[in-house]
Amino acid sequence: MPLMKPKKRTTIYDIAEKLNITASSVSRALNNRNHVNETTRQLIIKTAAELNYKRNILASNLRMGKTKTIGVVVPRINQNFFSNVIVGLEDATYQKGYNLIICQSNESHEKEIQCINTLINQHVDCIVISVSADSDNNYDHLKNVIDHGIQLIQFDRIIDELQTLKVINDSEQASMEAVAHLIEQGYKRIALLEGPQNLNTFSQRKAGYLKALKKFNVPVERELIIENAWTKELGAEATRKLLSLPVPPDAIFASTSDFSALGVLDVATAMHFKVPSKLGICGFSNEPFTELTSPSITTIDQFSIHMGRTIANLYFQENENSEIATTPRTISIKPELIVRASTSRKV
Amino acid sequence: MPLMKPKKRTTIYDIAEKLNITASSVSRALNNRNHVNETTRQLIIKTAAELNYKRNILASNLRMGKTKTIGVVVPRINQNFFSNVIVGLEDATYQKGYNLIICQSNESHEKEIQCINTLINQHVDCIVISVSADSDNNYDHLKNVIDHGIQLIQFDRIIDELQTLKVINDSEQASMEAVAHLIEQGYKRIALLEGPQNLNTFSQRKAGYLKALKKFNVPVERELIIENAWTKELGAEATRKLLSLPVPPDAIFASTSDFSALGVLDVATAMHFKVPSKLGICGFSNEPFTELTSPSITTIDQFSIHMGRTIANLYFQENENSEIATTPRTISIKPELIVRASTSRKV
DNA sequence: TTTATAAATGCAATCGATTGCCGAAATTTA
DNA sequence: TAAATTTCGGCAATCGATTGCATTTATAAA
Repeated sequence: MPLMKPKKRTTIYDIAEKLNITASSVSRALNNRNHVNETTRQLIIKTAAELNYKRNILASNLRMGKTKTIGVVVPRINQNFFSNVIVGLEDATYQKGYNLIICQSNESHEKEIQCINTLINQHVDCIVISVSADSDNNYDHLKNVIDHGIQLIQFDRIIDELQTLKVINDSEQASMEAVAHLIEQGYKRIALLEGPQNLNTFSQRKAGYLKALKKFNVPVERELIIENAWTKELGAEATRKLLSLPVPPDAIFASTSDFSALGVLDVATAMHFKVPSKLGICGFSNEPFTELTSPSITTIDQFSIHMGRTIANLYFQENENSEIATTPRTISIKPELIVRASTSRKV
Repeated sequence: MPLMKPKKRTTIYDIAEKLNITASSVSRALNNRNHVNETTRQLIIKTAAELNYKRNILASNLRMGKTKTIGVVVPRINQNFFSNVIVGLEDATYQKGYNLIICQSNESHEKEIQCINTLINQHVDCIVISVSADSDNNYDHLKNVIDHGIQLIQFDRIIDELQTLKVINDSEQASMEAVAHLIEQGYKRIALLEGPQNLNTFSQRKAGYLKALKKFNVPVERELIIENAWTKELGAEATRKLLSLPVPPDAIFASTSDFSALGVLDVATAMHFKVPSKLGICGFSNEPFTELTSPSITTIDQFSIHMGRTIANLYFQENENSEIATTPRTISIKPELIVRASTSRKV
């Protein structure tokens, strides 16, 4: 195979030379600026097409200080919720000619800071982030984004006190509905698997749980609330503990994730707690597998793709004037309870 | 909230001015070029740190014509296999200071071309692609990548005749093992759900199927091979047809995906074909849900994260000298058969 | 001490696109 | 016909970093 020498790309100077004019005019014509005669403009556009001209984005970026690029930082790219948000983002931004740079923090605060710095260095126009669980209560890196004049949009897991654009789920409301549903199905002792309370998403889910209990006058029992039962394994472990109580719960709301709900189901099956008759199970996120287990698992859909699109549109709305938005604004998306077999004991 | 004015970033000129030297020296010092006195270099580095200097990547990119960015084009970002490949890619490239721009073709040839053009315009250093199913047998856009001096790496779904770097699974071997396993389990009439044969991945899987039958002297039966049974729905439809045959198959190899295997399982259950005793089922990809169904589904793991890392490393190896690699080279990763309940009838 | 050599630094062009400012040409108004 | 506007396009600087070439300075050899 012959050694490839990349073909030289056409520049505005090439066009200018061919037409015996200057590069300024070419630039103005191609950018629909005024100060160019309509006839000349048409000629320039035609010639540009003939020479297969493509604007050199690197040069343009340098001059303009903008890159039409959005940086995304998520804990894990391959987690269903996040990859779907990215799908929505990609879909909406691609149409506007924007590109996405994707980073994952792996739930590490350290890596998150590194990602942010990389994106700042890349001069992205906007950073979209869902913060890592491990956060240290230190948000200097996010403030830094704002200080650099880069639009910051938080989603799902957000830092409340930072004044930024935000797109979240109304997790509290969703959780309340889920627990209310359990109560309506006749479950009396409902346990909660909670996540790290420093994350808004998890504290809201707990709040919804408490609110529902209060509404239906169900007493809150300390021993039914299990901290940090986040993964399938931790969910299983928690369930083993719960089902061994003198008076075990008759329902478990795995507010952390569908994965922990899966752990619950495994242990319940192993310990012969029939689901849903003897134990109700509700997860969170509507992972695809939840409709495949037996019984299928009741869960909460977060409209992740839609969330991605919403984030993108929020960016475009707020930055139409090309000034970065400094007035905070929060869009809340209402999740939906998906009732399945694991909580359906009344027919 | 006050209007933010982004702080002006420090440039090499600022450093030069402060030290009464020229920007050239600063640049050389920071890039560890020779021709700089060691004392001066240290001073420059120290001052750069003090002034919180960060190289302007936009300027550097323009000058160097490189961007330390890799473009990725996949059919769907949120498909388990692809999102895991991306995880592996991100992991390996991030460490080297590279960034990833992600695009999805949505299985459309049209969109794929657009994605490629965007990435070429962005002057990415490398494009990593798994082609869309809908391909038109026209690969000008890929040739264009090479013509632009951009390293092209194909993975998983590849165009064989294009001379590029390639990373694939040995699907033929894996399929052969899967079918051999079915035969060993005593299944006699094994049906195949096949995917678009223009994609190497699917044609290889079929080849493996045929090879295994031949090896064990099992006759190939035309009616047991179903074209284009790709999705859960198509898999279900195909199964309905197969199980209604005068002499239905006693095993179905859903070579297209675990999703179609899921469709098979659904229909089998509905039609009271007990799995695995009366019908064996084998999928492809090891989607997380395959171990959650009842019975759990035998499938083939593609080591997707590892594949992502392999792609990245291949790039770094081949481009160490900063020349793009023009000698084709293919790395084949051996997938692994994961035997589960859906095909285990011998104990 | 003088010349040859090497090391350190500066100068200026380059990577392409963009844009403020100015002058020339065309058009309108008086 | 002369003066006042507009319109069109060119000039040159700018965005920062990089680098070949030239120049200066320091060091080694003669």
